[in-house]
Amino acid sequence: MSTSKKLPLNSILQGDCIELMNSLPEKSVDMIFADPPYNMQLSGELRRPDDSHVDAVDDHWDQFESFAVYDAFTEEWLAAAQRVLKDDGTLWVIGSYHNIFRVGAKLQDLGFWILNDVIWRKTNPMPNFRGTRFTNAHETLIWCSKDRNAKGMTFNYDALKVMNDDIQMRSDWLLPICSGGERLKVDGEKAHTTQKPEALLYRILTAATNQGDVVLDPFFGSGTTGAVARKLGRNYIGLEREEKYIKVAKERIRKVQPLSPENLEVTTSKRQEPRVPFGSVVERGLLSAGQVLFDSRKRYRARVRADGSLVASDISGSIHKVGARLQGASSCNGWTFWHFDAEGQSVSIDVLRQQVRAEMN
Amino acid sequence: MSTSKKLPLNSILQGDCIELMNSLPEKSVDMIFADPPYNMQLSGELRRPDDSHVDAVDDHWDQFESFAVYDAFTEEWLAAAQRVLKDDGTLWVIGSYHNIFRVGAKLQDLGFWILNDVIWRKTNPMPNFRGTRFTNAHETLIWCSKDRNAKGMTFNYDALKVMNDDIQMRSDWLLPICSGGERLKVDGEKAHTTQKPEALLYRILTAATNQGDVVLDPFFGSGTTGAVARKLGRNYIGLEREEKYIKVAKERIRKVQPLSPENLEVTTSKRQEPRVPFGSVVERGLLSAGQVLFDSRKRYRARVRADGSLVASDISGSIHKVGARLQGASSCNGWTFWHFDAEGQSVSIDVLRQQVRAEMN
DNA sequence: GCAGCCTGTGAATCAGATT
DNA sequence: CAATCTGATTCACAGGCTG
Repeated sequence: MSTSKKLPLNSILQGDCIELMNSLPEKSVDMIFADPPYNMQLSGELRRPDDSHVDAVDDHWDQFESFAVYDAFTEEWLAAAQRVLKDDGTLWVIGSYHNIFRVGAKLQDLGFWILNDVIWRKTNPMPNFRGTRFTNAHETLIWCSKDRNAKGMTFNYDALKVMNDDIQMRSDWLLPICSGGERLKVDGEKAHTTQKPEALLYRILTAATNQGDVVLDPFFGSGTTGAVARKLGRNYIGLEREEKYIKVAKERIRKVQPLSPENLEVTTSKRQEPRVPFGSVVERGLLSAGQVLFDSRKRYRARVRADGSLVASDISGSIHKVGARLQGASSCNGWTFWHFDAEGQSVSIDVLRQQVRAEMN
Repeated sequence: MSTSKKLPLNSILQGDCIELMNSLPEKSVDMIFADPPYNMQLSGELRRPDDSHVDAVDDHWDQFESFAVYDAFTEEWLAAAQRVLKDDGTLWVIGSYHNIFRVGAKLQDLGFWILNDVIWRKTNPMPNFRGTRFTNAHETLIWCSKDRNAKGMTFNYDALKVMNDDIQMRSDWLLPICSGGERLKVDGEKAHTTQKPEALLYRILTAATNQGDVVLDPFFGSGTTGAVARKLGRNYIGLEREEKYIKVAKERIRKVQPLSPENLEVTTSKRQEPRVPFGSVVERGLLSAGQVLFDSRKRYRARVRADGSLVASDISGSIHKVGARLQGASSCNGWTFWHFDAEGQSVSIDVLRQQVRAEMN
């Protein structure tokens, strides 16, 4: 092994990531963040209800002939990543259901040892326009060590805990997608179809690296990993095939102002009061389908159905909608409007919401 | 194929789930919920799929072999599940990072088509005591159809939207783990180590099945699937190897009070309402040939012809086609687009459709 | 200046029946 | 079986414009 070879710190190498990784000295990087192509298999075009066109990810780099071809590619880059990783280093991979199961299985096969899977919950995902699925509101990250017996991996437990208002950081992270001013544009068009938000990399690098560590990103794209690494005082190595992305990334990273070491303290995340849908009150059995609700003056009555909708004569819908329709109002807060009978007492359904909220904390 | 064979509805069959599934008629169940074992690598020790312990000294049973055996087991039960599933049926599988990537890859290999992956976020997960990882606060579900070209799968989109206060249901679900009174005990000890909460199955069955559907659970355990199926008016078939779990499950399900059919009615989609051709509106004299229609902002006009087609300058065709062509849109819902004049009021032609539908009942 | 309205958009495996 | 036709369908933000 030639660890004497100098690492190309804080630069972007152009070319095939597998060849490039194999040209780097083995056991030389502290962490790898990889955002490989997802191999989405889209068929037709998709339009929003207003007939506008959805700009899908149809880049040539996301096209693979078959699962077999994708798997072979995955195995190659993972093996190269394993070689270049220090024994106490870790690998992060992000993906969606299109590819993440294949990537996860393959990295287990190669001997990587999964430490956590982490869910990035998007605050503002693209909705499902045709009403045929659940909103695809998350992506999955896998965090793993080089092998089962690896020791000494960096995990800044306390920094993460502080970041999370002194509560142990969970495996589900709520973060917005990359939009607004952060989204890089070239001639008014997005510079990269799948630019990741800096907040995501901020949390990953804070959790799993230390100042001065070397972070390798084999699918560098628009350079989010490099930008955040520079900001946080980590060294990056970016690998990228496409000239146009490298150009964008270089300019982007150049503009980043590194934080001074004493300012590398973390910002606290805002915690939002969780919204409680009425359906979850029914789902959890706090009220059951068939039960009758009424308003405080008992002028209106409605029956609860299994899906959390209410029925009153020929009207059905959510607690809010039915409350509004019965009163002839344009809106209604169903939580305070509706009551149920508890041993002869009329009780607002809002107490059930508080009960659910209590369970959520 | 012997579809004449009677299904053992609402019962638990004891034995190996693969053999039992293969003994059932093919294409006979509407939905499968599977919570397969993932006991092979917990706490760092290796276990076979039958839960027997591997002594690392005499058994040259390495990690690779462990995965290979688990994969073979996974492939077998998934293939059996695919056979017994109706063409428009769906499969749900739940797992953690220990097994879900292997299961997901294998089901893709078998041709299942993923519709969503869904994250069960736990309100009250077990904290990570050693502080070396993120709190493992979620499990992953995969929802898939039998193959890529499957059609007609049940998804009660509107019911789930109501359940979620009129906002489309997302792929991340926040639900408590099974505890308290719901947790089954035998002699003061947990009856089953991985008993799933009823709220989870409630949401799954509400989303992906209809009343009277047949739900198969090949890893029945303490019978959560059966209990919720009975409550929601679905038929269940449970497969389970262990006598002790069957006993617990039977007693549990016996106590469940099924909801009455009227409370099980759920918010339905407009797509399920009978189709009314525009021609029949004209035919019945609700509109007459020669009448003029216009859009809500009165930018476009068209004339009704005797056959129910519209004419606008040089364009003619259905209400949808003419609406689309006039706007330069790729499609248009003519029912909501066009209006007619009723005593000075602009009225949507959709009210005429509703009138026809009412007459049809 | 500000509140309110309108427009644009994001890693998407996004229909089903009839001819 | 393929092409055609009917007609159902969106949430959270950011940014710009209007009154």
